[in-house]
Amino acid sequence: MPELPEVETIARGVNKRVRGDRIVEAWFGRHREPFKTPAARQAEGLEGRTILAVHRTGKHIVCELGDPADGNLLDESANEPSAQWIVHLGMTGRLLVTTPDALVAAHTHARLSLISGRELRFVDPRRFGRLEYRDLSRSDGFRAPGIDPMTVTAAEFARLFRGRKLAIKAALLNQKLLSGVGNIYADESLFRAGIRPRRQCGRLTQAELEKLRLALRQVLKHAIRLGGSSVSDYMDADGERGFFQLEHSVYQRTGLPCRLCQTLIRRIEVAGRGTHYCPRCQR
DNA sequence: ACAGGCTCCTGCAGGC
DNA sequence: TGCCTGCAGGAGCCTG
Repeated sequence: MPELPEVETIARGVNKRVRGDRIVEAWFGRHREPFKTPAARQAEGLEGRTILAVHRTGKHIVCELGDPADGNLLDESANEPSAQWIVHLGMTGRLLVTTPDALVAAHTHARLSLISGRELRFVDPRRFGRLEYRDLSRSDGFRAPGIDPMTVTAAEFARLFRGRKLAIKAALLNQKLLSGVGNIYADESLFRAGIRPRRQCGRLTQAELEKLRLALRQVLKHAIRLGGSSVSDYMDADGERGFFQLEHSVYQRTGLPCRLCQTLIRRIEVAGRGTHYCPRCQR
């Protein structure tokens, strides 16, 4: 499932391919709309706009769009974004850059035809993903609800968890606190920091919190590096292959020996999520 | 206010 | 072999 490292990788890959391109036509699927903005309004807003840049914010992919009126491709730097297309991949969402004749995958909900002849497609079998269009003359630019875990400072990090009773794992998953951490990297960072997922977050020591902040950043950075190496496979054709080659320490390794101490990895449920940890390495 | 639980949705694994 | 059940989970919404 796409979390921060996957979203970052996809955003970079899409940015590289469609930056400076222009949306000629936008098509949206007819069945029950999983979108935040009605499909017709998205299509109307998107058509004619230049894609200035694509980047990640939290778990969201944000496409910065230029005004159709002065969409001069050579004058790209002069364009200030006047709209945004925001993509949340949910569990199973994919954003693909293809040629128009490429086979249309099942559950393709949006197709943007670009002036270069390419297509930007949104595919999402489980429909947990969300698409949103923002006209920046009418509303503010998109902001993630929480702090980015890649840049959060020690003081900010400590403040997020102070005085709270919920389990640290649940807190890590709360996007209003940190934006971008999902189930995999919550488990992996807690392992690396040596902290049990059920610990009350308000009771963690300053030292533990700092260890967790650094562990989280290391795990995410490492995953981005791996994701980056497989981005072309991912974007170009057969979907996710190569994308899950991450060297998980605990995630979905229930019953397998811990890579550090050989103790068997345990699986419990925290905040309704499958949670994996090493009973010896994590206290 | 805050925390926990339910819900959406489809594909896949496991059991009989 | 084939069908059925249950589980996976991000995040919005509801409830206590």
